[in-house]
Amino acid sequence: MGRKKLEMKLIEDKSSRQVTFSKRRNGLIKKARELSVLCDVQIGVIVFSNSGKLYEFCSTGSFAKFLKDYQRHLELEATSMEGAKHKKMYQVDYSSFKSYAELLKVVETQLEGPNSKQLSLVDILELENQFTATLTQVRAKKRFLQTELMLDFLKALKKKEIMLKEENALLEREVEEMKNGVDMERRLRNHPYLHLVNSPRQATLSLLH
Amino acid sequence: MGRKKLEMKLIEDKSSRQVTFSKRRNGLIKKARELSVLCDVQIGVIVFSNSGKLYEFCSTGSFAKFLKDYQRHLELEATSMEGAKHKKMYQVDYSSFKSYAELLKVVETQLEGPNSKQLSLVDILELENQFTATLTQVRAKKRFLQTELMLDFLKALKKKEIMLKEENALLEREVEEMKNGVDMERRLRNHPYLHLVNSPRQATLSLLH
DNA sequence: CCTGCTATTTATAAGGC
DNA sequence: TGCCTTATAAATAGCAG
Repeated sequence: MGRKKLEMKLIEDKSSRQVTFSKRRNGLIKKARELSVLCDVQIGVIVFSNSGKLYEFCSTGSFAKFLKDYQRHLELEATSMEGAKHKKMYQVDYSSFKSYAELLKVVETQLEGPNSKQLSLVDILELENQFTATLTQVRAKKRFLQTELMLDFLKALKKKEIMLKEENALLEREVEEMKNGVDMERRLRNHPYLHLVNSPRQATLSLLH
Repeated sequence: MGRKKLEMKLIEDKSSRQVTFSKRRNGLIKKARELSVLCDVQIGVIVFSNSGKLYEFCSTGSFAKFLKDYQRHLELEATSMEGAKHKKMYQVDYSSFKSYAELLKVVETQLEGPNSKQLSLVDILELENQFTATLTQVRAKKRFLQTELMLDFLKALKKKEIMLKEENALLEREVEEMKNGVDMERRLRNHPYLHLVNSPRQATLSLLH
C-alpha cells in the first residue's frame, strides 16, 4: 500500500527504513488501539528498535495492569488443565506469582520513595519467603522430571536388551545351521545387520554401542 | 476500510464484533510481522479476549527470548537514568518476572504434554537458575534495607544524644543559677520538660527511654 | 528526522455459503 | 467459525520541502 509494492525483506536503505519504521510503528499501535476499542479486548504491544528505543502500547493504559490480567489468564489456563494425578502434586503454584509481581512493585516503589522503610523491609522478607517456597517447588519438579527421564532411559535399555536377546537367538540358530554344513559365506553377506562384521559375538557388541 | 466507515466504539452486534475481532487480530499480527521484517526490530504482541482466549505474536519466535531482550533494554534504560548511587546496585530485576511466567507456562505445558521430556528438564533447570538469581537479588535488597534501617536508627540515636547534651547544658546552667540563690522551686515548676521530676539527673534518664 | 502530499496497495465491512 | 467476493476505507511508499 504505497507507490510501489514492497518486498517482505529488510529495507536496505537506512533512511527509508527509518521512515517506514516510524510510519508503520504508529500504524501498528493505532490498529492495536482500534481493535481494543472495537472489540473490547486487552492488547499489549512492545516494539523496540535495535538502536535501543522502546515503544509500547497497552489497552489498559498501564502495562502492569495488563500483565496482571495476563497472569490471571495463565493461572486459569493452568487450573483448567489440571486433572492428572501426580502432575498436580508437582504443579508450580501460579497464584503466588501474582503476589511476587505485586510485592516487587510495592517494594520497588517504597525503596525509591522517601518514606516507610519498615513496611518495605516486611515486604522484602515476605518476598524472600515466597521465592524460597517456589524455588522448593521448582526443585521438586526438577527431581520429578529427572526421575522420569531416568525411568524412560531404563525402559529404553530394557527394550534394547530384549532386542539383543532376540538377535542372539537368531544368530545362534544360524550358527547351529552352519554346523550342519550350510554355506556360511552367503548367509553372512545377505544378513540384514551384519554386512561388515565377521562373527555373531561382535555383531552383538556393535548393537550395544 | 470496508463497505462502510466504522465508528471507533464498541461494536454492539456480538456476531459482527466477533468477525471483526478475528479479522483485525490477524491483520494486527500480520502488520507486526511485516514491521519486524522490514525494519529488523523486535516486536511482541499479546491479545486476549475477555472470553479468555490468548493470542500472541513475537518476532523472535520465542516469547522468552523476546522478554530477555526487553529485560536487557530495561536494564540499559535503568543504567542510563541512574544518578542515585546505591539504588542501582540493589535494584530488583523486574523484567525477568515476565520470563518466569513464560518459562513456567512452557514448563507446565511440557510437563502435561506427552513429549520432549528433555526440553522440559532444560527449562526447569533454567527456571531454577533464574529463581536462584532473583532470590540472590532479593536478599541483597533485604540486606540493603536492613542496613539502611540500622543507619537510620543510629542517626536517630545521634540526634537524641545531641538533644540530651543540649538539655544537660541547659540544666547545668540552671543548677549554676540555683547556686547563685535564684528561686529553684518556681523554676522547676515552669520547666518545659520537668514537671514531674525532681532533679536534673533523673530528667536526663527519662529522655533515654 | 519530521511533515505533507498522492498514487497505490492493503485491509476490511458487509454479505453470502 | 472460516472462507469467498466486492466495494470502500485506510495505510503507506516514494518524494518534496
